[in-house]
Amino acid sequence: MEIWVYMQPLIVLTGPTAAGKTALSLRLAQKIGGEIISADSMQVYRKMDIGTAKITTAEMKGIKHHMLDILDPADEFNVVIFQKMAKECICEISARGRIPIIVGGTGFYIQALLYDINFELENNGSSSNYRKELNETAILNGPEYLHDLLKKVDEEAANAIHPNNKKRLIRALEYYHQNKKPISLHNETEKKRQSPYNFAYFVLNDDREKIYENINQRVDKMLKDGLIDEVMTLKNNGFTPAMVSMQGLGYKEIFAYLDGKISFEEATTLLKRDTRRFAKRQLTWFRRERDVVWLDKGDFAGEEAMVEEMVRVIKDKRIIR
RNA sequence: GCCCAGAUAGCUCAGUUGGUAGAGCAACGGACUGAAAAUCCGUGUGUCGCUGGUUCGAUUCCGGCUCUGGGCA
Repeated sequence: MEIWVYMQPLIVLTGPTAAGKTALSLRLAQKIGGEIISADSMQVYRKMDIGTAKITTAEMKGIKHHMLDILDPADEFNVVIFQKMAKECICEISARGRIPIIVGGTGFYIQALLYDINFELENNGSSSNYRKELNETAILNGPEYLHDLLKKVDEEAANAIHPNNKKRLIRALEYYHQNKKPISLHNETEKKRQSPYNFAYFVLNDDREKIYENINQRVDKMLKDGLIDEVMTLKNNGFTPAMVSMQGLGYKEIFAYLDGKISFEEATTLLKRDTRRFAKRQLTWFRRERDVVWLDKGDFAGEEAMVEEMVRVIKDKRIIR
């Protein structure tokens, strides 16, 4: 006797920045009747188009896109919000009989969604005060102090987090503060989760040199297309470098230039370098993810061949017929 | 043609009174579970231009050659 557990189909297409995800995703969506859910921590913001390399409505070719332009640059956004909203998109798309395709470069978001990681929202109090407090004590006493604090309540997490990593120390302490149990325990159980989806996880990759070349060219194009004006407008509208949205690549560097902290040349060099490093970090993340199907551009004659391979894998996994 | 300077990491250069070498930038590897385009950690990746000589031993000293700057004709 066969037991059938229905699992919602889900396709993931990711890869380092500037590898060509957007173009490929359109073809795939066309081929399998899909809709695209963006998994990108910056493209959710309105008025941030050039610097995030956001797809334009014309380029969408009628394919429905979700999770783009849904927030104001002053709004808060994080994995948990992403996870919740993206889940709703999946349900909605599936209900319409279409295939949800997650496309974007934010690996952490993809993981949270794909494995339905539980971030323990039961005790969700306003934690910003506690965070602020920790931030201030860190400034006063140095990050070592936070590390010692964490050691007292969660030695395992303290061992895993470097004393200099203030952000993660604060989160670990905050977690303990909210849930009265160590985050290390929580992480361990969440790590073992199985995905509730019937999924295929594709990582588009290319020679490192080519990716870097694309990045350099893309940055030059962004500048030509008016990145400076875009950031200037944001600045004039009262958005500040302290906002999460303004810490995105392209925004933080140009902001520094507009504030007279660095020269234009320095800004472009930094932006290119930071973007290259970002691509490298993305690859590090994807390398350790389980169940990924790597698509190396060099192994295919062209985009059409890649789409064919993706469809083959998708059918093979019985995600679609 | 002659004279001078240089040739060392991917780049710019430092250095070794002879015991196979660093520094900045770039690069590479890794971590990550409510900021993730964020945050943090780790790593020199090199026939010291080529070729002879002296020497126990040469990237270092000497000769020749090649190349690159600059100068003189």
